[in-house]
Amino acid sequence: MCRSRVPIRAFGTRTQATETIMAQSADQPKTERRVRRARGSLDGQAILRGAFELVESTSVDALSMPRLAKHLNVGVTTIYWYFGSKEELLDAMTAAALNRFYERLPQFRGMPWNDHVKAFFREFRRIFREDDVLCDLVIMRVNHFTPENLRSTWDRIEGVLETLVAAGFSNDAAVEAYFTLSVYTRGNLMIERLFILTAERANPKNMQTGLQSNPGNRERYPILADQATRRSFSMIDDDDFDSGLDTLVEGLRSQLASQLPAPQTD
Amino acid sequence: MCRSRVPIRAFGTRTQATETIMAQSADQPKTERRVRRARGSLDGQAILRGAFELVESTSVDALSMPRLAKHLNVGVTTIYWYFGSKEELLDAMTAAALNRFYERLPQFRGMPWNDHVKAFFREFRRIFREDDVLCDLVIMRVNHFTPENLRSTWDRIEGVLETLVAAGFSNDAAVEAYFTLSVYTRGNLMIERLFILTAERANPKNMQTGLQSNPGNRERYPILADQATRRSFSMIDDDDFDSGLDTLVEGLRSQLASQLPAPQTD
DNA sequence: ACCTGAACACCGTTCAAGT
DNA sequence: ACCTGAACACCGTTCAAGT
Repeated sequence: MCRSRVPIRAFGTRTQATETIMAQSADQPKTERRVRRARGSLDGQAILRGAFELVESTSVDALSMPRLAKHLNVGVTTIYWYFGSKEELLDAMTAAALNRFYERLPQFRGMPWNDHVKAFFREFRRIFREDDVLCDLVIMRVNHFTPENLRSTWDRIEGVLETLVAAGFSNDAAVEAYFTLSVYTRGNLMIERLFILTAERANPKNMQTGLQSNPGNRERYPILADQATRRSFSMIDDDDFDSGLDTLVEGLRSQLASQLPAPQTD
Repeated sequence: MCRSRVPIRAFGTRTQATETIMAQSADQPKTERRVRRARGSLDGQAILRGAFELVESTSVDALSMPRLAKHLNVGVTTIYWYFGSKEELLDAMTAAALNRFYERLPQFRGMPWNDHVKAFFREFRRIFREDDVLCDLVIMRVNHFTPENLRSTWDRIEGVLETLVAAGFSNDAAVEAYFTLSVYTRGNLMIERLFILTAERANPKNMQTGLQSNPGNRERYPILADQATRRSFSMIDDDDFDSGLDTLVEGLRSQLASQLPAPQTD
């Protein structure tokens, strides 16, 4: 399947001679079809930077190797010297995006466990909703973490777990709680993002017919129709997310209370 | 963008003369490149059936118009007479898949609200986990419902809502509860499915390095490392799902209790 | 009214070669 | 050691035509 006879340069290694060679070939005339790129004038970082530029001005879906090559003004094949496949390029982009995400995610300290957890996942969601590229790379692809990604991720998770355990949750309950909240939050993000992406693709004639359009629906679906007037059908706005988050945290609080019959006073 | 000068036959309409024409052209020799298909020997249903056959023996990802044409032994272009685009074909498949799903989803009646809700979403998840095609079409695509789909969906939702409202939830609280549970369940399914799909695509050298591999991790992540030995990192097995479901239902129970200070006795 | 092959503009990837 | 264009096998979609 993946017989890669193509030599792939390890992403981290750098050519030291880059600058001198670049100086040699500066200001060449662009009369010909394309000026041959100077050796070392490109590296994995530059490709990655170009890929992010391209993707930010269009979308992750629109990323293709020919388009990226054109954007970078290199031959398509050149990219394959640095990244063995498009998948590998996307993996590298995802790793970078995850780092960017953790830079934006604040540390939460000195808060009660329930506020900590709510603030963490609200902020988690906010960042990805604000940046489609981050969302498409990190949330919509279940990435294979690099060792660095793993450490960042574990650091953040352990931070939340500490608060939960300090509040009285067992190690087991704390881990379960974290992942339940994580699945809920990522589920919310994925559903909203997919909804937007398919809406862009679809032709507008397939309009979603609302519950209110047919008067018979008021009798057939009394509860749903009652609510349909005041909320979106997809149920993924901020209030809906918060409501679910509150329910989850309330469940955790109740489970904690029944687990600790005698309240701690220290 | 979508200038469709191609005539698209409405999917529901049928040609009555189908059978007689098929009889005419039966048993033609297959000497030539391809025997020209008899008029009316194909319809939207047959294409849809063929598409499901193909997809069930491979995967939804592997569906392409040329492949489907070959499978049906027709020219590629023929499919476009019945479906304006691949997207439209997938929409029709999704609608059929959703019906199939509702046929398999049992009705839950005469149960306490918490058992009802748990049984509903456990069964919901079980069906999609058992059938990848259903999952890829219904869960991984946020489909634009047909009117029939909408009715089936609303029927099922209203069924759950009735139980919740009968138990004392307000209309508003019932709808919030339903969608929170739905987002959690679909999130769980999407994460697991994406995980499997990307694992198939990736080359095996990117093995997930576990927490246990590095002994230093025991000190750095005491809580996480303690749990890592006894559970999967992705946290999406049956026990994890049930645990989150219990937490959600416990949160709902607690919210209901504080909303109804005086317990009902009837 | 239905079905056809040839063709178009794209895609990811590889080859055999230039410097 | 790096960068190149040409080519391959695919894809979704359209054209101009057959019957």
